[in-house]
Amino acid sequence: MHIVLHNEAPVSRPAAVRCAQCAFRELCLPESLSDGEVNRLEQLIGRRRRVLRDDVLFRAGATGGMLFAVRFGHFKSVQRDRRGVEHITGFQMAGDMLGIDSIGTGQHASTVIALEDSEVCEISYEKLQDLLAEMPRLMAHFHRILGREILREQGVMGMLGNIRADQRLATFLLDLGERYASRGYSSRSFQLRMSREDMGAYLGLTIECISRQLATFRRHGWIALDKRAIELIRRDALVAIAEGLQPDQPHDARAA
Amino acid sequence: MHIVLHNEAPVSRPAAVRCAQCAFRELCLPESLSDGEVNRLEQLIGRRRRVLRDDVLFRAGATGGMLFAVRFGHFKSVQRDRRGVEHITGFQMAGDMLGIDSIGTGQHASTVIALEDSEVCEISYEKLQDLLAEMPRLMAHFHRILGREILREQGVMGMLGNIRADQRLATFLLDLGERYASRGYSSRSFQLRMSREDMGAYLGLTIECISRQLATFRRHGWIALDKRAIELIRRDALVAIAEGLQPDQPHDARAA
DNA sequence: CGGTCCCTTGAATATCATCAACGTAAGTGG
DNA sequence: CCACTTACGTTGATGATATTCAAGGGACCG
Repeated sequence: MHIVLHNEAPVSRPAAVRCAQCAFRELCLPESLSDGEVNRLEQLIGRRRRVLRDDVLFRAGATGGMLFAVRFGHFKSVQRDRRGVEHITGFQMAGDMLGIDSIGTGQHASTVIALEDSEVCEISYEKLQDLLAEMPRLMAHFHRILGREILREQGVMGMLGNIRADQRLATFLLDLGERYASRGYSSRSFQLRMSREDMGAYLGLTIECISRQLATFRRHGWIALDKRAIELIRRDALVAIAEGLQPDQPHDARAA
Repeated sequence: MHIVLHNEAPVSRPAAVRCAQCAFRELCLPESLSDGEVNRLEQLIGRRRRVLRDDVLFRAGATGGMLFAVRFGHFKSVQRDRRGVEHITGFQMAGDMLGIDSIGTGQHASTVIALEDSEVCEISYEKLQDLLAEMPRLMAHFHRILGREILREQGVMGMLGNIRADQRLATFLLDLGERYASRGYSSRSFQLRMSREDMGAYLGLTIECISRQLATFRRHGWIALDKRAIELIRRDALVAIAEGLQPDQPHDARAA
């Protein structure tokens, strides 16, 4: 029962494929829905939407009400503070949900931009509500999605709170790996879909700092890096760094 | 229609008072519920629960499933990372909801501790679900609460991301003031219910840094401070600091 | 009175941001 | 194919900023 997927951008699937056959079904649908229930949900799902690299899926301040499930590709969610500095609140990949930040206010709080050519399913929150009322398991699942998002953000808050640049970066890389693993990709070797600048805007660091930390990781042999292709060679070391167990130098840096 | 409340800990209200008369109704209930609907919700609400200062309302890892609405008092939500460092994910006051971080997993993600003698209403998420399915407006309201929490955490992430200690602290103080204002208290003058250490654990700063920044704010006359009583004297200056418009010295610090 | 908790302040250090220069790869147009 | 440009990334030098370590003050309590 292993999902076999390629790490490269999947080829476009025929439009006739629907939720029941979708490779990401377990990510965006509750496992416990009957076929009939899945059918009803499918009728709510609007068109697929292709989003090209650097295109905006929706913009902060725009009227919300639409939810999106990522079918393939990668996105970043960007918020701009008062003085124009951009912060990235998250990176989304296949199976992740977009647009839930508009539920409270009816307006999107962040601008979502595709990091590569991508595709999403579109669903109206208003119509979804009716279905949630009829299908308790779907409602519970929807709440789990919202709860997961709250937990994810709490984790990011903890990461940004206190720790050094190397810890943030190690945490970020390990987290990315785990997310790929849960989608059937390799957790050890993958492409960084975002620029160094994006990583910095997410981790609260400058681009130079990101670059230096990556260089340090590579110098120690924790990772291999070629442009945006990364391999986590020594996960144990990254975990140790992430936990702050080591200042920076494990054995050679000062002795050299 | 102004809510008049004291900034000191309110006296205990008789147990017979229910949601319909609750001073915080508009915070925890949708405005649009009929009396009958409010009645049905009230029947779900379990006992009130008093929580004394420093007592634990619930602990990270404990089985979730219970939601809490703060009636009066203040709480902090604490998460402990791998190496034992505590991060505070939020401070909750009257009308705020606690326990929603257990919705996704069934387990609480944070430990919630009372900062002073407090009281909460208790409601079972499982029972609430049944009602949500029957009452669309209640469901929409519940989603708004979850959405607000997501937005709040995004704001904190932005704050922790990039900015200097003085900006974080100014943002924090202004936010506290706004929250009191929305509850009918003064936004200008209030008690800090948490220790300097707690503020640091929330803002990602050390206790010494908090102390120094507060001293700087006071030296410049932005705030008045006596132990935990604070007055925001020059809100405009704090806003400017929060937005990063000034490095630190407005007119006198270097000239002196 | 002695002790604890919370807070403040000072001095030294570590860490990250900033400024600046340079490198590399991809694309454009001749 | 070769300048030229642009976007992205790397590296070094310097300085700002927060942490760490250390000491002490003040309130509260037994």
